[in-house]
Amino acid sequence: MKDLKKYMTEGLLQFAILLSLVGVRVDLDSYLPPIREIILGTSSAYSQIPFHSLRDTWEGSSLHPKSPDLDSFFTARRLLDEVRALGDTRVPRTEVSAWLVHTEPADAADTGTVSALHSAGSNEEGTDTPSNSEGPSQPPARSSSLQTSHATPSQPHIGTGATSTPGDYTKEKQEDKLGYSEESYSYSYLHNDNGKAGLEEEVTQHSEEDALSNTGAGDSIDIRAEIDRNTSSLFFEEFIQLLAQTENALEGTSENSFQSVPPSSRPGNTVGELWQDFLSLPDLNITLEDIQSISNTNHAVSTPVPFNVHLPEAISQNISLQEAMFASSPTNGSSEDHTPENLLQLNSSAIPGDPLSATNLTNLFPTTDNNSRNSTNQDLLSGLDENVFDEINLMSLALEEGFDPLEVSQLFEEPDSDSGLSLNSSHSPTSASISDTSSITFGEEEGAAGYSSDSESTSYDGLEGAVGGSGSEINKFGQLDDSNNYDEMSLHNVYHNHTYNQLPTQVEPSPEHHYSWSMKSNKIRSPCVNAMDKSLSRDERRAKSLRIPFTVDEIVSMPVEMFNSMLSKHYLTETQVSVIRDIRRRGKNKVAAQNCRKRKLDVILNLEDDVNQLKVQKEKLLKEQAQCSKSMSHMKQKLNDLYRDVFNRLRDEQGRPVNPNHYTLHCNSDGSIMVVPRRLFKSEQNKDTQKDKKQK
DNA sequence: TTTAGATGTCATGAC
DNA sequence: AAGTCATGACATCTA
Repeated sequence: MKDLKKYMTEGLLQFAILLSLVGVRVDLDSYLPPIREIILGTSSAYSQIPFHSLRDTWEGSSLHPKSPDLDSFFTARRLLDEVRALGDTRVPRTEVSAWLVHTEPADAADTGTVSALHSAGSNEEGTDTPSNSEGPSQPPARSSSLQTSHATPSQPHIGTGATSTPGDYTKEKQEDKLGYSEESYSYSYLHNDNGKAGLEEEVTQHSEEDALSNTGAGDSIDIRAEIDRNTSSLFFEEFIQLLAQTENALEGTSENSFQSVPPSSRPGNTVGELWQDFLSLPDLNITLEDIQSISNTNHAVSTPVPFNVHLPEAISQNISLQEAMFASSPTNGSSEDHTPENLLQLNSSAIPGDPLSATNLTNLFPTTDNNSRNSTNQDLLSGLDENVFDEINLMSLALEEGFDPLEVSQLFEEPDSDSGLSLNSSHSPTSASISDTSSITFGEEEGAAGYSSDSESTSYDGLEGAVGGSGSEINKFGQLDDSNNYDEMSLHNVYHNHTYNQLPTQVEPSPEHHYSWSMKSNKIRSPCVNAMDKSLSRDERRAKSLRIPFTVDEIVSMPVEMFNSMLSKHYLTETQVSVIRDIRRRGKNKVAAQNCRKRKLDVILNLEDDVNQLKVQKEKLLKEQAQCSKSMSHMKQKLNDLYRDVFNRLRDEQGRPVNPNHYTLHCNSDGSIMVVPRRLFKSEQNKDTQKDKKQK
């Protein structure tokens, strides 16, 4: 595999070097796969190989969806296909196809835009010519000069080295000096890759002033380039806007080259026919009504002024490109499978305004997907699992009408599936999480040990997975195209991306593919997230998913009698009743827990308040104690002073001072005060204490 | 990356 | 006995 990639990459580099020697700028970044893929190779996880279609084949029947051998199996199969593809000449055919689309006769080189129509007509007529061509060496027989590189700058990548003379290149460079070269070459890269971001970038580069500032032939070329760019895209509104802009620009240049083009130089193509061809583009047929409605109101489109005559010419280039793709494809009757039924089957459940509706869903597909899907008819459809369409329909239903994802998952669950992986596991690495939808359990089925948070993520992700599943189904289309019609798919990839000399497997992981797919995923997932409001609780999501006709608040706050009568009146499944009871129980308990915590918090706050109050009281008591102690000491001091003063005044019988150490003052019960010797006082005190002890 | 707080949920006991 | 409440314990989420 690495050798193969190395071979192709080196070949591409050599080709780029060759072109650079000629003077053609080549942007290899758009053609080379990511470095990681070059180094590590394309993992089977990224390979767009349908698992469904392979499981039932002799090759894939033995492989379980979870089998680790699946990776090697896909890898081996892809390698085999790529080796087979080496012997195919589809890559040179691709070059020739693109070459014919954008080439013009030598006599029309001056008029520029006429060549586009001519090439378109030749492609519509000669259909098989590209596929029958032998490679880049063939085109010079048809075209003696390259069309101006501005309209289809991809030509230098293809045929300059083989056909254009230095004079041609000089001519290109001279015209580039008018202000086209860089933008045109960048457009070449963008146009080839058909990337949205590239288109936007290019649109910004090409402002209205550019279109107005250019004059003469430059106007025609630039305008045509504008139209061509936009018609090559999927954004018709931008196309209409640019159409009006270019019309305004043309009104200022009355004698532009467009008007000078004789109608006879457009062989067999009228405006109406070209419009029909344009409207028949697979990319645009979904919005056919829109286009027609717009075209009725858009003067620039409906009125047959000379400028409008050139609009289909520019369009015809892309038509021719598309037709060349179809024509070069080995299958026939592409229009048969391109019936509205097929697309209708895809979008039967689409609802206007829904991101997954018909238009958007179809727009999510790259052009090649549509082409390949349309052109592969029975082989593709036979290999396509019919459930794919049902899945998308049901998933859309689940999104729009709150369809039970459980039921959806059950519907999707294959009888032989042990984990529900059978449906989604083959789509992409993300299918592992998506497939969990089949294991959704509610209520009592959550298990005693399983915390509901697990089931929550399962349930909610289940819805997301449902949408992701649909997105994977979209991817599955590409995968089916890849496997059942691998050659065609590779061919269309080459056509669409203009990634010449590049294997399909190298084309697929290109940044544009990643980008487009990431955009698809975003487009798919975002409405899901919006639909399932993340603010909803788990029970609310459950109730919504099970289409329980009551709100969670009603279920929880409803009185018991009313609750029981409600359960009996409404026809509810056991699952619904179980979920409703769980919702009520959890809701009650939730409120109880909240109240409990609130009470606990209140208790804690009250205790804290008590502690604070006690602290304050303690401080107060301490202050009071200190005050008492202070007053007590003060009283003692006063008593001592009084005692000393009394003894200083006392005299015994001989008139001598009384010694305070031998006598003491004793206060009787009647208030009389006696001077008593301390010995007697102590003996009386001892007697009193002994009496008290005896009494006690 | 860690951590504390908030929240939901379950189990259990009491009413 | 069923329903509800209260609460501890645990898991998860979030800032």
